[in-house]
Amino acid sequence: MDVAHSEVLEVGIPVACRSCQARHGVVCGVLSSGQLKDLGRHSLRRKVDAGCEIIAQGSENSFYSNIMRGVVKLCKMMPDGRQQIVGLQFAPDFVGRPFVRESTLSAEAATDAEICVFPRNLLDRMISETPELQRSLHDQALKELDAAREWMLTLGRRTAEEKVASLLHLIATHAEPQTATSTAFDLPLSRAEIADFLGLTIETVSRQMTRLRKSGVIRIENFRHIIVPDMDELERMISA
Amino acid sequence: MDVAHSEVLEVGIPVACRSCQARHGVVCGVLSSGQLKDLGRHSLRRKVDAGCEIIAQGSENSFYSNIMRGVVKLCKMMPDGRQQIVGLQFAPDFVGRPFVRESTLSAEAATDAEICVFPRNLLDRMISETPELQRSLHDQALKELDAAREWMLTLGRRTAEEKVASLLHLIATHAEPQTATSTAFDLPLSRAEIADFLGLTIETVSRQMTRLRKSGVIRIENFRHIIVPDMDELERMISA
DNA sequence: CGCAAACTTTGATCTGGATCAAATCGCGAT
DNA sequence: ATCGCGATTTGATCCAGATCAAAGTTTGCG
Repeated sequence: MDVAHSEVLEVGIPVACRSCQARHGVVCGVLSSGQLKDLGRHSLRRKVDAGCEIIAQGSENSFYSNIMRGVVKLCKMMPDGRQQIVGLQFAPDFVGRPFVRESTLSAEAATDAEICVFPRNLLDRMISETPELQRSLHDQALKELDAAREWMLTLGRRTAEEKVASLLHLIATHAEPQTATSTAFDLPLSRAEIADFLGLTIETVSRQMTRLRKSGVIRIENFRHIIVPDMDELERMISA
Repeated sequence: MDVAHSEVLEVGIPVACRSCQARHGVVCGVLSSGQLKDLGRHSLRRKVDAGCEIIAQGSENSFYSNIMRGVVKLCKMMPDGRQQIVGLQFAPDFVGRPFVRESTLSAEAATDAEICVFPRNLLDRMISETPELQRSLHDQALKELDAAREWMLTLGRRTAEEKVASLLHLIATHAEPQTATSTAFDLPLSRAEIADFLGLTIETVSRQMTRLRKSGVIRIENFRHIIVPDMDELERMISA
């Protein structure tokens, strides 16, 4: 667990990286073993509790992270306190905004999480030296852009019920344990956070959840645990 | 106007490119003169009328374009006809989705426009050969991502009046003719399109526009022409 | 010129989701 | 156990924005 001094194995991969969730992710998956060693030497694993802020909106962007475990939410806050979640990131996503000094959003652990933090300067240098890395990050940015635009459709044009169904579908799609026809997962978000993601209030979220439960589309255990007996049924509710 | 055969000038720049709006844009601004010549040889200027579809949602992504003049809207459509505009692009932006075969959105000229179309294969090859181009497109993607997330906040958390003010601010910010304290511009969008961008109905858009007019924040001439006497006033309405 | 079609505004009414207000649940601390 | 507190659900009411309906306004065309 405590592998601060990174030792080089036969293949030249730091031990801390060997079993890492993000080892084959957007960043580390395309680095040479030398670069990985270099990055490993300057990076720090960190456990963060749910609710812990990783990047503050308006702060200087001085480091980046990889998510090794858990879910991170990206939030935008208005001066009067209104809040909107603008993205969710799952292991092994990369978190950070290259090429810009100040962050326009905050990143906060939605669940207990583990992240691997490394200095901005180092990665920026590697990006400029490694076309593969540039390409990989470009690719993630485009995927996030697609996701953001998909969510714009949800925010602008779907009803409350469709919004909640869309969120459940998003989570189900990005959480792991799945069987052929039935899916179960733990919600990484509280009702308040779901509301902030969907542009609704907690009460409306709660009502729509019980509506979906009563109509048999989902089962709910202990508030956070969701079972989707028939995924197609859930998809039909989204009508897209 | 008709420069199909691209001749090489002393500096090696195709004549068609010399006075092009997009000459120093995201793509062409970072190409070598040899590459520019190559791209010029395989590209085609095209005039498109307002309303003309440039890319169809679900179609294969077989070419890209640069916007030389005019405004292009990016739309998402649901099977039942509900529609959401998920982005506006202005000259000299690049239009297209690298690295993916099928388009998840449609691109349509919002105003009469001129675009420069070139084959996907050629640019994809140049991207892989030219780190500067990769970087430039990565940068545009990240800017679009920031814009999309900003708009998510608008869609999810702002009131109808704030939404309309946000749109006017966005247009004012991206249209050119400005003086120090007063700004005037033509709306590139109809009321129906504004509604599809803001997740509202035409009637609500119209009412909020007259509200802003009556409160003196804007003046409206001929439906499309907007004058903002005091930009700070408009910004205050957005409360961000 | 005059008329049709498309776009925009304005008015009247309705409703989905917000707001206000209690219960109820689950869980950690005493 | 049971107390207390935050999270969630449920209920009653309200209201911003949708929907339904009608008038303008502009533009192009015979």
